[in-house]
Amino acid sequence: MSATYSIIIADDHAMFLDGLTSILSEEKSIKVILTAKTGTQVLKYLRINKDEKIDLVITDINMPEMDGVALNQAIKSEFPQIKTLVVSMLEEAKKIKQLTEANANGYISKNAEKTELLKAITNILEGENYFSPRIKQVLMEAMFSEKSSPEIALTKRETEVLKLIAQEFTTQEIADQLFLSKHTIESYRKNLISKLGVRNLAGLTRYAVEKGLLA
Amino acid sequence: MSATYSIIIADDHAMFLDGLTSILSEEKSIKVILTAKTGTQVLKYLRINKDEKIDLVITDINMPEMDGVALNQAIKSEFPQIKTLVVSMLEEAKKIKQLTEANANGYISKNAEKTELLKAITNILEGENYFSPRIKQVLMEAMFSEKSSPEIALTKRETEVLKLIAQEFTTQEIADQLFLSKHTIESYRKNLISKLGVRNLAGLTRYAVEKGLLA
DNA sequence: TTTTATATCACGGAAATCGGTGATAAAAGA
DNA sequence: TCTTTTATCACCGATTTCCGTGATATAAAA
Repeated sequence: MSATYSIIIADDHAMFLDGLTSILSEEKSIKVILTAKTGTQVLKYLRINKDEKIDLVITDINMPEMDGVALNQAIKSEFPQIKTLVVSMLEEAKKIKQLTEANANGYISKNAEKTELLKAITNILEGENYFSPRIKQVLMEAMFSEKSSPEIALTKRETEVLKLIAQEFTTQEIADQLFLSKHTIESYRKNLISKLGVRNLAGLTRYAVEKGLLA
Repeated sequence: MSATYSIIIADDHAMFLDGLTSILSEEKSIKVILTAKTGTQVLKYLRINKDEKIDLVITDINMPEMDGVALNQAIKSEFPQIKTLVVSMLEEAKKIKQLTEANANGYISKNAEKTELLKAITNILEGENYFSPRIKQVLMEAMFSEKSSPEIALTKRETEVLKLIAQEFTTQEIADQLFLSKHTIESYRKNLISKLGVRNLAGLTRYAVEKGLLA
């Protein structure tokens, strides 16, 4: 790297933010312009300082208000010249896929070493993309196993019923709560079982928990 | 701070480790002696270098091999003069309680600002303990709601059966797998339901998922 | 050693779930 | 407009769960 690059960092964990800033402050060619805890803060800054040349935005995925995926999409549509690097603890195939589709320029894990971080930044600033081997692997696996999980879409009612089922209510109780016939709830239960490819109440409950329907 | 303090940092996320090290390297009075990704590495080092004066161990909770709680217990029993500071993303009351019981000298969140981190370290090195306000609050809440969760202890068999139940196996199938009578499994199922204070299979499954029995 | 906890097995009946196979009306989408 | 999806309701039989009330033997703890 010869020129000086201006970058922005977004992460809702202050200590990580400070740490990352501290690491990058050791690099003479990098100047950290802004650190933010949410995606909206970053966007706000970019919109106000339209004339400032920002080279790279480093962002986490999990953030309040606007997460990393949304931030990426916004940046790429409003400021397509700005590069983005995602640094996250998550290795969920879905998120990674969303980010590649949003044209993020790189993705590394928070498990990555400092050297890999710098390598990723350097590559991206020089115009290449950088996805760590681990992330590439996750993406590959997701591609091949995609057929097995074709994004099951539940209707509002189905979701509502599933939630109650997972909360230990019986069919009759759910019927009473929703002012529906017991038979209707039974139908939903059966549909849910076949739709979600599970065997019984346990499977339904696990699905509900995993999808965060009970939080 | 006047003297120079020697500290060790343990966290399985390399980037956080680097970041923290970088932050602390700015402090002249602090010397980072070792960074490690597991508790066992730290213990190994301490045992080999018994004569070296280590003032503080900063540790995460979630780490492979030996987690922060176990590390704390080990340090406090083998090297009681070494202070410990836990820096974690977790705010689980149970973990925090375990750590206070293990005589950890401080606990702050990874959401904490750099200033709070330094304040915590300073306080601890000067002989005081430091628990962030947020953590204190979580602890308080845990105290008052303690009665509701009096640490249910499951036996090996119960855990085994619960796991299978939550994995959608029927009573008969579990009996076959474990070479037990169907009646035996029914007994376990009933015991589990009353022991865990749930109503049915859904409750059992949720408990299993929340306790991480299925991972 | 006495008590308690654990692991195992048994019966019976009520209640709930599971699986299949329907129907109807309204809403949404093509 | 025609088709598909969604939401609702119904019957039936088999299976499973749920609940109570037991027993026995062994291991652990007091």
